[in-house]
Amino acid sequence: MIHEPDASRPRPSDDGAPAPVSIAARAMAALRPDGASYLSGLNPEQRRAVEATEGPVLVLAGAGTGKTRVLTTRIAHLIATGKARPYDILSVTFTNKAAREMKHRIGQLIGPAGEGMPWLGTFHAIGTKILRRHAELVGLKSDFTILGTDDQLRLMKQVIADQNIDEKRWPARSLAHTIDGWKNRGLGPEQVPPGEAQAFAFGKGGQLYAAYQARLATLNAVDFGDLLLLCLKLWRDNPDILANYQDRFRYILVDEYQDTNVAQYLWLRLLAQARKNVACVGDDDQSIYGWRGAEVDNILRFEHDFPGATVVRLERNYRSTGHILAAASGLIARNEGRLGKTLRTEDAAGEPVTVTGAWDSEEEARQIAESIESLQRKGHPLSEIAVLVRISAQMREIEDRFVQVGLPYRVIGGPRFYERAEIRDALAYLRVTMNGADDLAFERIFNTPKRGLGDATLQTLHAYARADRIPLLAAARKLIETDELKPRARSMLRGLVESFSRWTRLVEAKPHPEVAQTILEESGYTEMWQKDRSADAAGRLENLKEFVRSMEEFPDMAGFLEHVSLVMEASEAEGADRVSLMTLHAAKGLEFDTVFLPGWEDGLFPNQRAIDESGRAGLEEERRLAHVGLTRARKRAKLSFAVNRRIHGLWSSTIPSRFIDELPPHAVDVIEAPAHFSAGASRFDRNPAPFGSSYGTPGWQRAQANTAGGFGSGRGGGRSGGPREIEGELVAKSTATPSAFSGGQRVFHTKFGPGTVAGVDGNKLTVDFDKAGRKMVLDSFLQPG
DNA sequence: CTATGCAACTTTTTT
DNA sequence: AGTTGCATAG
Repeated sequence: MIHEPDASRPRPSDDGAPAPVSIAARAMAALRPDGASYLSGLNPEQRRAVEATEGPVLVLAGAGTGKTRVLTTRIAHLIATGKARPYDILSVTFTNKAAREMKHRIGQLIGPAGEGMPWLGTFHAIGTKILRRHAELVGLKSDFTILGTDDQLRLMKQVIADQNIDEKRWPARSLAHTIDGWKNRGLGPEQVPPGEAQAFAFGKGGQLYAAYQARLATLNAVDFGDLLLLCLKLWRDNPDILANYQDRFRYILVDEYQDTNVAQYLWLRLLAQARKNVACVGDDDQSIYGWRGAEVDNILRFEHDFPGATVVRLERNYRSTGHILAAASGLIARNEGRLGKTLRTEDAAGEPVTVTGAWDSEEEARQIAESIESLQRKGHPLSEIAVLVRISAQMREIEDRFVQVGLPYRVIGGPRFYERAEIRDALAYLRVTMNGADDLAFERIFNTPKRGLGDATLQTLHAYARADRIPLLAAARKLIETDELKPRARSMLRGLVESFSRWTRLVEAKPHPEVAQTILEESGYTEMWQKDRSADAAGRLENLKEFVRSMEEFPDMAGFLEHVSLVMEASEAEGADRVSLMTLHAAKGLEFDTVFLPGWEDGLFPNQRAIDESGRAGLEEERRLAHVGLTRARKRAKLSFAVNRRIHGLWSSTIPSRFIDELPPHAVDVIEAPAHFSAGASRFDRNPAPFGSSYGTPGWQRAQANTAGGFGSGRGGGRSGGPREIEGELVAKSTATPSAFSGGQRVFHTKFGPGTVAGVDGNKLTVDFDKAGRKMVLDSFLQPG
């Protein structure tokens, strides 16, 4: 989990450049600054980006143009030429994964010399490091705790309750969001514009923010946002310290610059101000995190902020075929407000991007599964196939289908390991053991597993703690000596308090994984899950095992806890050949031979909510998301849409995504799936407007001309012979056999329920459903009712 | 204090 | 639809 990414995982390799040379050659290169071999594999633009070491540099690196390679080579170059030693370079990324990948690749380039780069890491990891050194100056102790989202929320609830605000009208979640927003913009409680501070609960927003920060300080804790915000405060209040860091970081490199928020931007600008040796690498066309505070403006404004900046465009793509690139470029060209890049490749055009329609999302899932099986039969490894969805809700149906036909798959993303309840609980036990003053952790496991301690006991505890200004655990210790509690609660609480004392002593005596194991067993926590009959209990126990095992990689318990909140990740089963299933957001930075992109329907993708909330900016971000999706594919990109989809449990008709119409026709093949809406009366005839524009595209006309195509519906891939036969059979069936139903007849549809047949056209019926309204359905989905 | 049932809520996700 | 949080009854 905390070690290297496993080899089976799709490699986030961002470049298609030549393979690394031998170790010896690399070592030699590190010794010879001139004509260094690490430079020889670069194309001219890449080389320019690497060699422009002095002054501000902006590298606009399109998808698949060797972004990471430029970054790592640049670091190697700085070190090899003697311009900087590893610890002179500040190199920031957004994710731990990216940081790890960079470390790994620098190691490959220059050997162990690069391994000791102390200032390579995420914004938050580096922020933490800096804050621990100067904690007192921002009102903390250097062993401050970093709160995760759920602790943050619990604290927020307390703050809201303290102010006598109805938490139902003003949910903690929403306050957390508001405060996060301020922090993302680099605003401390005093800096929030007065107008905005009125935002929450009758103008109490600013007040609540201040109260929340005060609570954090009392707990000697920070949240993620503080890791950056407090650095800013530190530097602003202590110019000498800022000057020290400005001097220390001779060269600054930033990955994924398009994802920086205002706080990160200010953070960087403060550091870069003196030397101005700052190189930012990013792609405005891949900015997809605007909704969580990322400012595309940061990248668009770079030349303005750093006058005289060198701008290098990397446009030579080493990943995708011509057609895929053409589709992606054509699409993204519709966006305004971009710096403008045109990806090009020297590779062949390859297969056109395909667009397939399906009757409903279930059929879409079936088509994808069949298509994958067909690729599999041709020897295509499953690990090189990905299905990228817009929202995670789309995954369920696809998973269902995969399970049915026995396609091995894995979901990437989802709840992070350290966010899982059982891990948070286990961590809470350890936190209290190590630090009896960690009230949030104590409160979390106070009655987990159930030990008959409820709200009443907790309130009494809180009262005690507040009166004496002591932590909850200490308050509990006093409380059990009084007779304020009922005997039952008192003895349970005594048991818990004594356990913690025992466990704390154990830490000195035994290796930390063993201590953790003991705590989980003696507390009854393991037992709680063993008794649990629910489906995921086994998985949770498994996670707990993994949790204990992972501790071995740290020198001691304290070291483990220190890093865990920032760095912990889910462990993946290794080695297996599986299809990857994930959201488009999770796919950034990955690449696959074949990429399926289902759900290209207006409302879903582009997502209606994104448009409602952010208007044209929202639409453009959706378009960038589409661009990211397409550019994940090396050889094949397969788009699809469904004409009917269940949204929030209700079936609704959908229309193909406007993005489909925006694709350049010459790069796209439209594959008309089964005969549902190809011939005769279809719902499009009655309602042609939404889809109308597509009729004009050559691809669509081609599709109409040959009702041929892809992947039949029906069978779970049992039939051999490939798509064509299945499809032929289907077409024959659908045109030849007259329908067994007639007008007025009562029927039952598996999805729409009971209804009355209103019209018949071959095997296609118009049915007035009792609940779902008038729909056009295939008779094969109907039973006489 | 716990178990049960009902209501509300559903974009995307890192640290 | 499906979960998840909350209120009520036990």
